[in-house]
Amino acid sequence: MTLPTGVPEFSKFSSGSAVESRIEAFTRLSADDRQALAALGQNVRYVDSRRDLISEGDKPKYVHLVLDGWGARYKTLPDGKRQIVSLFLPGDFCDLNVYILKQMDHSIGAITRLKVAMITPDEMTRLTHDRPRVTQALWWHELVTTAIQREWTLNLGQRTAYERLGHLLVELYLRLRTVGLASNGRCDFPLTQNDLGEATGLTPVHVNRTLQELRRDGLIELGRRHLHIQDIERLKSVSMFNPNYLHLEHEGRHLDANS
Amino acid sequence: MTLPTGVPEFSKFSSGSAVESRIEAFTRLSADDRQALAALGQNVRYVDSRRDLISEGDKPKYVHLVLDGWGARYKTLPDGKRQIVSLFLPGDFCDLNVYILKQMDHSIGAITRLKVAMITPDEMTRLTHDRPRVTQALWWHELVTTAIQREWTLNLGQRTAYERLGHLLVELYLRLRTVGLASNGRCDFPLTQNDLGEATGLTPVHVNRTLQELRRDGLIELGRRHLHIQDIERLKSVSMFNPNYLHLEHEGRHLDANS
DNA sequence: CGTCTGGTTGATACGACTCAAATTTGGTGG
DNA sequence: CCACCAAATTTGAGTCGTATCAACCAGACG
Repeated sequence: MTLPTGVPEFSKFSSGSAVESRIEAFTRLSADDRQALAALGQNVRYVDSRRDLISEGDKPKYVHLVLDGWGARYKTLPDGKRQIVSLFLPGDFCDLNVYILKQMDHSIGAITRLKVAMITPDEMTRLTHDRPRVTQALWWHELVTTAIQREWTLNLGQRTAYERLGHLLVELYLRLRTVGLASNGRCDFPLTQNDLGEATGLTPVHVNRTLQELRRDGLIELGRRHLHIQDIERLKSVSMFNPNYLHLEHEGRHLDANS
Repeated sequence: MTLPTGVPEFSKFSSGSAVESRIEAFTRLSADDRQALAALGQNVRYVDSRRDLISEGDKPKYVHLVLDGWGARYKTLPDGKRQIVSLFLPGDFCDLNVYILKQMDHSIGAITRLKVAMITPDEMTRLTHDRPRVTQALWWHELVTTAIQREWTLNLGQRTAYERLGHLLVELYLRLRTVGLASNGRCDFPLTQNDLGEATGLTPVHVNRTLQELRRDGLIELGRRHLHIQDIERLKSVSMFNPNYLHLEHEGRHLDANS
């Protein structure tokens, strides 16, 4: 079986090589490395939109790798409040080695229909043993993922609604761009205003009003599952976006934050 | 040089074995494992209270291990706002493998005077090569750290000021207890109300008022750098504290959340 | 004993929430 | 192609939690 090339459901962007793109944001891969990565796509699973891939309390058995679609990690409080704590885009791995833990402390749900590879502990062991460059890249991925989590903490703790939403949109755009799913300020954008609220700690009503402000200020167009960032430099500026936490400055690639 | 046993500055609790305690929360160690851990204490550094151990923009060269004292990871916004994104207690490692990254995207500062071990990439490589049990424990530590980061995201996004502070106090108490620095609801507590504000995304004034509420409700005593949780079960309950994210249920240890 | 840091109090302002309803969009089947 | 329905978005009015600003106080320290 070769690297999956599934056709995205509502996109003109190809995500067939998202995994490679993601890893190559950090390092160049050899043919063998690519081979090893492709081999991870053996055990594929599909999850329908708005269904869970894995739920809080479950025993994690695999490392997951998103081949296509968007997912969300979320936690639920006894009083019913939900917080999306992170978003998964094509090419994203869930935590390496999760299977060490006895049970999941959160759930992972599908925003769109999801195509994920399930990687066994054995496969992970083999990979880290045989392919040091890929292993280093996975480490980089892991460090970036936790850096994003920290930035979200900052986002929720210190930014206003306006800044928070602007920041999130820029982050998602840049992340999509590194896997070839965005360009020219445009990308598919399947999150509802309710999702945005759960990710930013705002009510859907307030998300709505704040998005209108961002539109009114000529920063974005957002609707019909599509985002257009009209002036990314200004959006970065008003949301105090500093791309350093994405650690994209490796191997001289992705140095240009524009376009 | 043996495992450091430094005497804490204002504590009756010993933190000499915090590192072992932390690791043994996950797994039992062999004599060789202990030896290997102790050997990490070769390169020790002290950082005065309120000074930085490492700053945003620096090139990370070492993995840090907190031997004594409290530290904080924080991020600063261009408008001057600060957010503490995580706290380091004795026995905590900073991110394994950080030195892969080109530069720090945040700073680490000392709350109290800090005693830290600086672990070189070589040492890390040797450790993970020679001591698989320790390596697994470090992985567990890494996964727990990011789980805590997610819980903070939830905390900031969905809990009220009252719940947020209560939750943070319970978390810190439990974390201190697993390294032998807390018992009977009591622990040293060097955070100022300003620190608490920066960790919870609240203003110091509101922290002050909210702490008064927690006191008034008979949940805590807090002052003179000392915390006493009077009714931990009730505090857990009102702050919707679910200890699952600390993943302490290994090897049958630390099952009892009381005392 | 004065200085400084951290803690406390009061008055006022505002950002975000709540609740409720209307409107638009997208998908489905007749 | 249109009628229908559910989901998502939008609007309005009123409230509340937390921020802001400005003092004041207490204990630690030199």
